[in-house]
Amino acid sequence: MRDSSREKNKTMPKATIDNVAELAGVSIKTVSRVVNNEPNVREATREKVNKAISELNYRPNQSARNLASHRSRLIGLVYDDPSAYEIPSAGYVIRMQQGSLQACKTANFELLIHPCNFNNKNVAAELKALIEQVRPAGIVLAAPLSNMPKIVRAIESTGTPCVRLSSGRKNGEQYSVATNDREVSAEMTSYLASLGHRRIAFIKGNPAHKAVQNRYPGYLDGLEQSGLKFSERLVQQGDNSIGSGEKCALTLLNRAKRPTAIFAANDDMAAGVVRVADRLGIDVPAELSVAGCDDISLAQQIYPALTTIRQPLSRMAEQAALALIGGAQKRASKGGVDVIPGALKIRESTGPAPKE
Amino acid sequence: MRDSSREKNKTMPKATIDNVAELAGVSIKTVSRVVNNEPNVREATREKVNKAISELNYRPNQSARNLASHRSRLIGLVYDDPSAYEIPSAGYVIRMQQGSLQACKTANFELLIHPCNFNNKNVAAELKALIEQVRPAGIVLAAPLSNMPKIVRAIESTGTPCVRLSSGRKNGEQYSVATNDREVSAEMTSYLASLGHRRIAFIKGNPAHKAVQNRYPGYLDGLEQSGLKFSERLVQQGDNSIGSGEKCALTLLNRAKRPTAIFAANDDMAAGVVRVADRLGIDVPAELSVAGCDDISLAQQIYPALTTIRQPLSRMAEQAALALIGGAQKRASKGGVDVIPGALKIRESTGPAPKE
DNA sequence: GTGAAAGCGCTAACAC
DNA sequence: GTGTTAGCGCTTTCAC
Repeated sequence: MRDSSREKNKTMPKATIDNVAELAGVSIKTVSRVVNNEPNVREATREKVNKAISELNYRPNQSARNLASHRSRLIGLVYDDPSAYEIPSAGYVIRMQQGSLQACKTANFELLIHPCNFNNKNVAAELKALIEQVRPAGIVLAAPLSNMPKIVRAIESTGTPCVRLSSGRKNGEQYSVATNDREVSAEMTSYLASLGHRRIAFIKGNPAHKAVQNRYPGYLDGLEQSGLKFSERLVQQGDNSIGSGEKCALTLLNRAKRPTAIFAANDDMAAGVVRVADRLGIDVPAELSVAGCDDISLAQQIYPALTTIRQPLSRMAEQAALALIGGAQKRASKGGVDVIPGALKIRESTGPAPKE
Repeated sequence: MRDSSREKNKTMPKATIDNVAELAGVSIKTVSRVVNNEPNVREATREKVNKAISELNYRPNQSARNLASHRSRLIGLVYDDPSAYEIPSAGYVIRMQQGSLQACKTANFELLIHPCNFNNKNVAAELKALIEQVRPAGIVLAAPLSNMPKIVRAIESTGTPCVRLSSGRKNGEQYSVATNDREVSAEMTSYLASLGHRRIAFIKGNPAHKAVQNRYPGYLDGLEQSGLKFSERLVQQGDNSIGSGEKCALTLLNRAKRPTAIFAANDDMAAGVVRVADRLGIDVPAELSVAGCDDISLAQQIYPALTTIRQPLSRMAEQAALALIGGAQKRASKGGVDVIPGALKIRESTGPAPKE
């Protein structure tokens, strides 16, 4: 037992606020003020306290803070469980996590992840239980859960702030973060038109997925903006799968007057289009331009690399978490939608329209 | 103000243990016993309490429990931050998360994710801070962090249980979960030999990545088990990147007596090999068999789909989290290594050796 | 089997 | 600016 034992912070019993107060010669309330960056502390006092804090290697006990303040430094990221279906959505999930983590990092919050199956009858109850037990400072709620009123209401009923990630707009009363899916889909369509394409086909996504819903109207907007006229024969209904993309492409490409560009509501279907074109001996992009949506990792991996629309998922999640953290600290923030624009990723699968 | 207000649990103030005790006509200690599944409660009492609990929709406040018991129902998953490099490791991370989540789910624990950059000087301090603030029940520590003594010691010093995910064995004193990388690499080599291959080349991975370290010895084991003799000319040093795989493949395949099979220490390098073979007009698998390691998503997406070794990452993480949860509940568990075997994934990139 | 009392380490409300 | 006094909602210890 050496008595410089304080230097060895190995097994030193954790310091409490009382120890710090004692060592600094102030009350615990003052220590609390310093730790929480509250005003009304003389600079000299603040320094004394800080010195004691670092000397004792003091770290506030979160559980105690939570209990006393009814708040925590935890953000919950709640999303639909992709593993229930397939792995490809990994990129999706990871990007949301990255954004949320980024926000947490700078604010010294931690991130809890809670995937859940949106088909499950008990999700609402499950989420309520999660919230009431963990009492996170806020919930970042991803699509499609963010579009389910029952879920949103369940979370609201706990009083825990919740920011929804949603691709549409007008999402109820609370603050939410969205992207401009429709506008950017129009932009993609106009881009294809600007390459000289006149017959631009569209493959619609699974109608059950709201995220995909705004892309078709965007396509229509784009046609209009480019002075192109709409033709029903250029629109096919897919279901978001590669297979459905193939099927639609087959229909579209076997016609006498086939489209010179195909814009699919997601990357998987676009990949299906590329695959069929390859099989049919139609060169992409020389004879056919193909564009997708989402910028999943597959988009870069296939040949030719897919022109697509990058969802700013990471930035959306970051924005959402930041709002929660800010709100948790300022106890404010309400209503409105922040729109974070998506971006066209022009790659190899699109090019000038072929000469007739 | 209706007085059946209890049924509407909408904005009902959260019930506390006192409310439950009162309604059940017992002391809070008894409620606590029931909630924690402790013995020494008469069945009738237990039922009374449970009835009160569900009637009041009572949920124990985790913060209060944590504070009083110095334990939490949170597991921390700590891994190297892939976003610092590139996205492909998404599959890796997701699988670890899935395993950990699986374990948490059944035990009603929640998962905290904390990626951190292992190059960062302050990781150790960062993790200590995380632990001391959040006080998770345990930490699942992924490679390569799990192989860094400094990190492991930092976590240990907090007294928080930690299970390491590691591809090697003999990993210090504490309990850890590993896979049989070496054995299964030998198995892959033997499998190639069983297809009639005599010149089986190996591309070594980045020596800095311990996870990849055991594969070369495994290759050697496999050669020996198959009665094949080792040749230095069949071994190349890569660095885990696709590019390095291409470079090594070029060297290997431009020789007069080229190998009929190439086994790469990871999938990216194997993908590089496939790419070069394609460029050189060498048919895979008719003229050249290619095998990788890890079963990243790319492995299934390239053509031909890659034969590889699937790391049981998800099951490893699940096992680790389960051990932590069990330990947290029984306050025990120490030492040893659990080995969860990897599995050969035979796909299209390997086939019978060509006739000479 | 059950209960009473004493904290866990902090923040909140208010006094000084 | 700073300190005092009460809790937050539970678990623990120990008495019964």
